[in-house]
Amino acid sequence: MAIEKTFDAAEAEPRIAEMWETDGCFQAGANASKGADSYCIVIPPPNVTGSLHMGHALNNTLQDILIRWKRMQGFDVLWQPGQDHAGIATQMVVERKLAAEGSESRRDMGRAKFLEKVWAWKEESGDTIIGQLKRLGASCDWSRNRFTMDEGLSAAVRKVFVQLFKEGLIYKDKRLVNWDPHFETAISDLEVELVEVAPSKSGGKLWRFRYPLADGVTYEYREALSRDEDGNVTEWSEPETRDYLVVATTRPETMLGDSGVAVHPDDERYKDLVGKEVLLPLVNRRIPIVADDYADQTKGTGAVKMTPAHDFNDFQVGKRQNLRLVNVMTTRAAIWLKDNPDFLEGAEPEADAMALDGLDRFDARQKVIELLDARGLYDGADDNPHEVPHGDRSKVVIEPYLTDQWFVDAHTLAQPALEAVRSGETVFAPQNWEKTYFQWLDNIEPWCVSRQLWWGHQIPVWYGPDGHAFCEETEKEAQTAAKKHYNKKTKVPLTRDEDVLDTWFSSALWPFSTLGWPAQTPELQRYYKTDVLVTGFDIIFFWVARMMMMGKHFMKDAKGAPEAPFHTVYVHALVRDEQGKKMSKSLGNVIDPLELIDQFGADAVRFTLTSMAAMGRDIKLAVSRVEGYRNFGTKLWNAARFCEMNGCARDAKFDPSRVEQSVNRWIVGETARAREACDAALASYRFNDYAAALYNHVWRVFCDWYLELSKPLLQSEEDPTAKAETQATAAWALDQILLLMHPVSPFLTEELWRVTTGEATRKKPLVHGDWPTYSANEFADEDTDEEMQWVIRLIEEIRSVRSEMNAPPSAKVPLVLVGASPAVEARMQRNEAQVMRLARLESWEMKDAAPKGAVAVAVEEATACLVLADVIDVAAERKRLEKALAKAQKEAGGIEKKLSNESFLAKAPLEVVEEQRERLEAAKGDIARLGAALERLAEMG
RNA sequence: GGGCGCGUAGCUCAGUGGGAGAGCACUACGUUGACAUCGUAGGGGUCGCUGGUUCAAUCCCAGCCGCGCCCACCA
Repeated sequence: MAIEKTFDAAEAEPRIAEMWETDGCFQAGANASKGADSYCIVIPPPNVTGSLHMGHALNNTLQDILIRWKRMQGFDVLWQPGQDHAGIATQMVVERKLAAEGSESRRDMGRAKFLEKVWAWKEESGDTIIGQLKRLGASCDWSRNRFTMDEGLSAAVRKVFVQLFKEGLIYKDKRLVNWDPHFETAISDLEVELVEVAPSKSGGKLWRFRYPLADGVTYEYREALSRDEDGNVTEWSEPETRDYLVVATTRPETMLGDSGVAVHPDDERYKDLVGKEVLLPLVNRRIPIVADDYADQTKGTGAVKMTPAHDFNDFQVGKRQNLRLVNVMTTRAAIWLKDNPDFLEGAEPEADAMALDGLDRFDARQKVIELLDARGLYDGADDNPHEVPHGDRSKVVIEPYLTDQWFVDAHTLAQPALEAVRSGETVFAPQNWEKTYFQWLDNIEPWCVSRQLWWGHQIPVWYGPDGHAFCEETEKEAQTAAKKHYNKKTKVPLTRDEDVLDTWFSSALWPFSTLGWPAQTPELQRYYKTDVLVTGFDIIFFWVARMMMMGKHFMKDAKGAPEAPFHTVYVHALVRDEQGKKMSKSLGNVIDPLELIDQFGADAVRFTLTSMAAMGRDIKLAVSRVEGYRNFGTKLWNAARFCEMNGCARDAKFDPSRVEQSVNRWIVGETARAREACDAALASYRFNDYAAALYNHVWRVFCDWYLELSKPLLQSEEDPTAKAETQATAAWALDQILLLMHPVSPFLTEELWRVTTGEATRKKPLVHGDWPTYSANEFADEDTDEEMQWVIRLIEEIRSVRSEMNAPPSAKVPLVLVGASPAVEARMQRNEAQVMRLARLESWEMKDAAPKGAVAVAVEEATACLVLADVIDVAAERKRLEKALAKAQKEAGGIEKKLSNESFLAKAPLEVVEEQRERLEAAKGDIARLGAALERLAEMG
């Protein structure tokens, strides 16, 4: 079968993908050797309605490399795929879609109908990402695909929730949470991102207000003008009689919910005011002045207004100081005063204040400043740029908000998860991420897992008429529990908790829920604990840490000890644009991996990402790199064509350890070295080293040298034995390349595997090829390596000289070797056809002296003299020789200096000293030969 | 404020206690029917700065300068 002129990725990739799939090549255990160990990776589940971006492309390429590598090695491999329901993100997308279609809103249609719409959207778009992963070549066991809202995984969620509830590790609590006023739901700390706010009319400032003291109280106010090193005041300002306190705030509108003012107990300025009260402006509520360490004398005015219902710190202070919680906002962060009992109690709000009701918080902020200003209570403002929390999805300012929510006792669950990494049960690669992991888990806060959304796992809690919570996996069980609790025989009216769980709650169970848990399936027995998790560092907290917590809590090893979900967590970088910026739609710098695949083929995209996946560094992706690696694929393709044209057919009986020709012996050794390099790189997750080893071996070694050197053997009939051996060796070496390269470039290599069958047929597709195990110890030999290095060096030197002396490439020139030992002469004889062809020689001979008019180049112990033309450019040749001489002299000088240093000789390891001596000798030889050549040149005049 | 990381060729990045590397870009030249998605040759770096450890530092340590990211109470 003749190989096509070029590889048509667009045609071949879908065809090959289909072949793999219909033949079940990716199924768990496919190609497993007898009694093989398992090797399992669970995919980081992409959003079910999402589409493939560069991060996915990188993440899944790396996983696929490991999976294909292990599968070829004969492991019992499972790459478990699946998708995530992505609560907020998906609900957001569907709501947006409804709005765009002009259909009724989520609230108008109600929960059941809305969920129908989401499921419909999931059915419609859910396979998109799977198709895209397949285009990338991801060899997941697609027959085992899972979705976080599948019945099985939902059962796992319910079981985990109920068990944690019964263990007291999940509880309901009324406290401040991060509230997203856009989605009207609580979110976790992790879903909050801080955004710098520059000073403007509406934010980024510190406003000061005067709060009048109640009951006509006055005090002598003075300010610290200077302090000593310990912070003690050394100079006070003149005292001033005041009947008010000045408070500073970045959020004026929250003053409506103030229930106290805090000062530091040691603050001289306000000492006498503690226990007194101020009359809250506009609201006319009496609120206490309390002493609390939280107040910082050096910040603001030292007196800080307390709004325990709208500020996390104030909440804490309020608890300590018994301050009231006055919530003054709706779930959409509008001011809420009318019919607000907490607000109205103990207050006599002015009409102007009540007029704020219903205003958006930022409009209210302006209004409050104006109203206070009109009353002479505005005391100015300073610029105060600071970071404000925003919702990572909604991008609106997050409100600390007082609600009932469900929390997971993350602190308790974190301890075994920490221990798992501390003990080495699970290791991170690169290891420095362990520190990040420890730091977060060591300081972990309760995890708010309830969401006021509709798309997700509804919380398995039912409430009785008196509000008692029954947490059971089914309503039936809840009913049973309720009957028992209320001691009733008849049906108890129960209402289910409306909320759903944080998406990451179900993701946290992923490594075992996908394997069938809570059922004790064979897959769970076989593949848990999984081998490696491949993920980006941006979800170490969101996902990795939580999987560790849940895995350690729910899973047990054979001895009954808690078992972590992974042996290794490999953390890769983020893919950024060429300038190093995060790819984002708003910046317009997104590179679509599918477009790259269309343009260059999946293998080129995969190879590019792999070659750039050095540990601990972000990937700045340039399209030119992809093009370069597409060319690399083409190069290999053409090399295969060359082999085919020269009758390099596979020979099943070929024994690489028995070849005789130098070039063949050499490539066999080089191949073994490449195999070792690939394995070493992959075993240590050094993906870029793997790619570099392949690139170098295929292009620089196999194509540039081996194929070139083999041409005289292949294209001559002089020595049929040597020719046959070379044909077999080339075919073997190419096969090895296909095997070694398959994990990163599966399509191209599978296609070449198919079309280079030769006379023997392939027993299996390449995806199930047998990964080689030979070593350089077996195949490489020192003499051959030295010989080929010499040959290559000689050819390079001659080419270099020719080029520098402007010898026309078409001209064949005679070579004279001077000063060569018999061993070197034998080398030359063994490789004369190769040297003559690649160096474009007309003839070669040994002589004792250099011929007149020849240019000389030192090649180890010999001098290669090229008789270039009748007349050579003496000046140019002198320049060239002098340059080479200077280089050699510089090197010799450096080494001599080192070798004359006695401490070097005394303290450096012997082999280092020996190496330096050898290098000096070589340099001295070069100097002598180049010097001689210069002398001859001088004789010529 | 705490933590992590990065500064090596024009660009993007590997790398190592003892001879500075790759890809791309650039320059010159194109001979041999695998390949112009190519070949051959070439130019280009005081490895951020300053000290220290060492026989030896681009590499280890400290400090500094510059840049990035993560975490952390919005007075």
